Amino acid sequence: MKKLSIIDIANHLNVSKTTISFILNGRAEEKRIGKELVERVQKFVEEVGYKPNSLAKSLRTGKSNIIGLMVEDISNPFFSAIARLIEDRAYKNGYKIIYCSTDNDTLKTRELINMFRDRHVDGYIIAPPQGIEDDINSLLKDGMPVVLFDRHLPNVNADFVEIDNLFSTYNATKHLIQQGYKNIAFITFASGQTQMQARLQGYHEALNESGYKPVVQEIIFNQNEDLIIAPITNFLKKNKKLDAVFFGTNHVGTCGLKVINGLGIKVPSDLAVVSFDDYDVFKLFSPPVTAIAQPIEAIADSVITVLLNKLNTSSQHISSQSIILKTDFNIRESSKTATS
Amino acid sequence: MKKLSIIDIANHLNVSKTTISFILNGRAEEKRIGKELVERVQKFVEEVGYKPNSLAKSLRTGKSNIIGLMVEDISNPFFSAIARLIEDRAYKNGYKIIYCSTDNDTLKTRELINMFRDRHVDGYIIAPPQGIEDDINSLLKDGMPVVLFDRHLPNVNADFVEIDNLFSTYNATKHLIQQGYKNIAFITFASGQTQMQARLQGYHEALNESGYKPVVQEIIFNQNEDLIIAPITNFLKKNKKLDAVFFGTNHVGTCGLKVINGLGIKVPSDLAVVSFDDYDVFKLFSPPVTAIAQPIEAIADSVITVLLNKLNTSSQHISSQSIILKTDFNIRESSKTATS
DNA sequence: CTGAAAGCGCTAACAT
DNA sequence: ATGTTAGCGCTTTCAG
Repeated sequence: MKKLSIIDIANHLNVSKTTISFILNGRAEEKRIGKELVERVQKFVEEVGYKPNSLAKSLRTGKSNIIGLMVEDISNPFFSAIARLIEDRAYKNGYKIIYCSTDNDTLKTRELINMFRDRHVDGYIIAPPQGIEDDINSLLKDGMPVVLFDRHLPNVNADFVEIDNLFSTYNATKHLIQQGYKNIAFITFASGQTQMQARLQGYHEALNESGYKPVVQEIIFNQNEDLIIAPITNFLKKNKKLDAVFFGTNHVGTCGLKVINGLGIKVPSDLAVVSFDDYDVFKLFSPPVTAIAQPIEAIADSVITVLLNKLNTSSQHISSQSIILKTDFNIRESSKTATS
Repeated sequence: MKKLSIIDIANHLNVSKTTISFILNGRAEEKRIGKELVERVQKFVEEVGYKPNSLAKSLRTGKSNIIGLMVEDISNPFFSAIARLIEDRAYKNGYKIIYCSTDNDTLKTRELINMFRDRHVDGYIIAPPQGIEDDINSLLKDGMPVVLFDRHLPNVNADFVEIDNLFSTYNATKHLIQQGYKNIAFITFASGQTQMQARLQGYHEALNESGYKPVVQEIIFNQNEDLIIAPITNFLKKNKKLDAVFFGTNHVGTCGLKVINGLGIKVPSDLAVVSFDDYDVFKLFSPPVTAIAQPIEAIADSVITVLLNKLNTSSQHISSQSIILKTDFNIRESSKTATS
């Protein structure tokens, strides 16, 4: 049973392949093709399980029905959860997903974008690393639908969906202050990305209002967890007068908890804890960790809606939209008042 | 700057496109094409950034350089971790990954396989649901490279890589028994998949040896966590005389811990805990949870190695290989002796 | 209403 | 050593 092509079925039915093509693409009415012929063709196609070769179709039409998804790291629960939701929606709309992890590496990302481009993906969903501005702009210039998420690029006029990072950390820091904590550290990955900068700024603003001194520890990102745990350990050992710590991402937060356990620090009596992102680890830690929960579903939904929208309307609306979503602040035991 | 094709560059250089094609595909030597010409072409190609249209190439050659990856759920840390590692290796070898989550849904998986097939993926990596045997066999019959992982299909003669599930649970159950626990429950997803059956069997065998009575609770899988938590809660409430519980997967384990926290059960004094899979949640729980760690890297490595091997050698070795990997058993506080 | 034919960009026999 | 040419399977003018 070799794969049969449109011409095989055309021959079988003594019709031209053009007609078959029209029928299969739902243009029978438009082309005024006889009802009975249409039915006969559809029945036969069904019967032999003929599927058009999508490669040939793509080559001809220039459309691939593939969406390129570039996340920072698919094994990070934030990104894998989003990927999952995007995947569902995309498949439901007839799109497949090709994905890759950028590791926030500009060169790698550039190569990957070229690969995607080469593969004629119809649209791009990207959590962009810095330095990739020109490549994105070039995509945009060529009319490719692009949606950025989790962060944006200051000099790129692409649609993006983000959360309100600044307010989220501002608010959470305020909470710590209200609980009576005065020496609040912020531990995060060293990054100039918009979302990380905004988080840092929210922390600073809240502290400024109260006149407390900020203590920031930036960690160099590394796949190897030991290289994240080590600097956090050093930091906590050296700053004994801290009474609270704010972790800037789920990854830092998880590593931070390991350090806290390793050092035998009591939470919240020795040290209060708050973390960005909210996953099982934080909920199940003892005591449960106060965390900022990103609205995963809403993010994924917005991203795919915006993209599908651009995909379906070839309208070249110059205006680009940015969607900013709210987070939930889940207060738990780890940040209970210091003075009780 | 419109995309230029091989013919554009052929014209520009006053050479035939065949020659260009040969040069670009590294067959210059073989075809005895002049060194200087080769260099001239390469320089020009580099200069204008020409990239062959891989769609056309695929249509012509029948190869897409895409690997289809089907996991159960990309947002499950086990699968996302594996996906990440496979992705890296694949990209390094010039392959891209198209992925999807099957949800263990046979119909969905069937559609997905057809999609992949339609897209002419070069190879398949699949964590197969039950009922998909015929589809896989059909793939195999058509000479498609297929590697199964995490589980296998009894009536399918495909390569697969798995872990030693039976021994892993046998061993862990033995450990509980040695620690003095006598009423050990096994909570797992209801599933006839080979890996789940093997895990269950390992548990039973260990119990049999000691003459203890097995208590098994099977949960219907559901994306909605509440529907997993509820039956576990009921089960634990109704079986007060249990002194240990064994969770059959990371997902069940995580939900189980939530139940344990919710019910205020003390671990291990009220109830000892062991779980399959080993992630941060288990390490950071108080007390840390004894867990069976799957060798993620080794699994991913084996899978991709086997697949790349099949991809590169068109040899139709009938013999299929099955790789069984060992797990690590990480004993922690949650299963400390009952009689101390 | 239907069919012939021209490509989409590339590869690889088959000339030359 | 290099060029000619025939497709891969499909869509889509343009003629009947």
